[in-house]
Amino acid sequence: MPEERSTRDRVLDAFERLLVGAGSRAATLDAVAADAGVSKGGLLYHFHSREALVEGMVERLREQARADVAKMVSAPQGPVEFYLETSVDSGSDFDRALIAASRIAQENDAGARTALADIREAWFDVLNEHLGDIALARTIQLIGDGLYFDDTTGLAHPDALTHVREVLKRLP
Amino acid sequence: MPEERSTRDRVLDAFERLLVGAGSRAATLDAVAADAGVSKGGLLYHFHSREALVEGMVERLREQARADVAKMVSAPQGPVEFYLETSVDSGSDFDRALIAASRIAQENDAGARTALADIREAWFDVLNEHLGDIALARTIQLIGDGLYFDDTTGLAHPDALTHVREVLKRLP
DNA sequence: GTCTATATTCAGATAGAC
DNA sequence: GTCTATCTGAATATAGAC
Repeated sequence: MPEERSTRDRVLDAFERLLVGAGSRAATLDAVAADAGVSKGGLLYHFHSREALVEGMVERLREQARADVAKMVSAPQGPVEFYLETSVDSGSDFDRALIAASRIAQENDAGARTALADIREAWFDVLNEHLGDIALARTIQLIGDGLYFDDTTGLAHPDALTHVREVLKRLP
Repeated sequence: MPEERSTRDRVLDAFERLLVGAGSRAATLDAVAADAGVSKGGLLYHFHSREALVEGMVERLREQARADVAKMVSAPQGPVEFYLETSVDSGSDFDRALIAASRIAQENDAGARTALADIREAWFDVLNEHLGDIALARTIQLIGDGLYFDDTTGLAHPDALTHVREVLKRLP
């Protein structure tokens, strides 16, 4: 049977949920604790400061990213389709962690920014190796970023992915 | 001779600079006032609350957007190239306003979110009318969003725009 | 229109009981 | 490991002098 989610993980989940849903200003220790169903004291036992909370989140994101890249490499539908599909918010834990980290990165946090840069580089390497075409790999990564940005800003268009597939098919 | 920038405008400029450079959490009334070279009391004379500051910013953004769309329609290099070029952070006032508004939109602010949706719709209409190709127009808009997202998250790649141009040239 | 001073509320963090 | 109580400083906002 699967283990109960630890308090530590539930706190990180809540932090990410608040970052994604309402932004960093709203992700206060009070709000995170309430959302995680723990007291502020309980939260601060696991993370001694807000900074530590961010660090814990980034660390967990790096682990999730390792698993994602592994799945991308051996995806049955191929890395490109796998990458595009997962750029449209799938609501997965990894997606949430990614969006949450980008919120923190926008605040000039070096840890979050470096982690995101590393993850993007890993994705690009897989795309580039599979396609053998730097320009196309980069363009596909940009399209993924666009899909992702639109989702996270509430600007997503329902047909976006279909349209992208159609345009990519036209390429020689 | 050009008029002096009003205090009101300098306050909005400072608010945007802080939102873009350090995020909403850092864009406190204190910080905005200091950056604008005015006292907090002086700031609050022009904007009675933080909310009013956001509203003022969004209102100004809409005006800037009207001018941008007009330029896009009649750009000598064509709307597509104009759109892609200006999706890479050009450091213009309009860019800054756009990025600042997206920071606020991420906090679930209806005003900022609606304004951005309206502006994106206007851009799409110009692309679609020019190209006569919904899928391609949408894909180009996504690429623009990707360029823009990368810039604003500090993840921009220097050759990105060159690579995109190269791929677009391959399309029939 | 802009300032200083101040009130109020809230976020981050500590101490210590259980 | 989790709680309550509490301290400190910061953020938003008001009042009133200039």
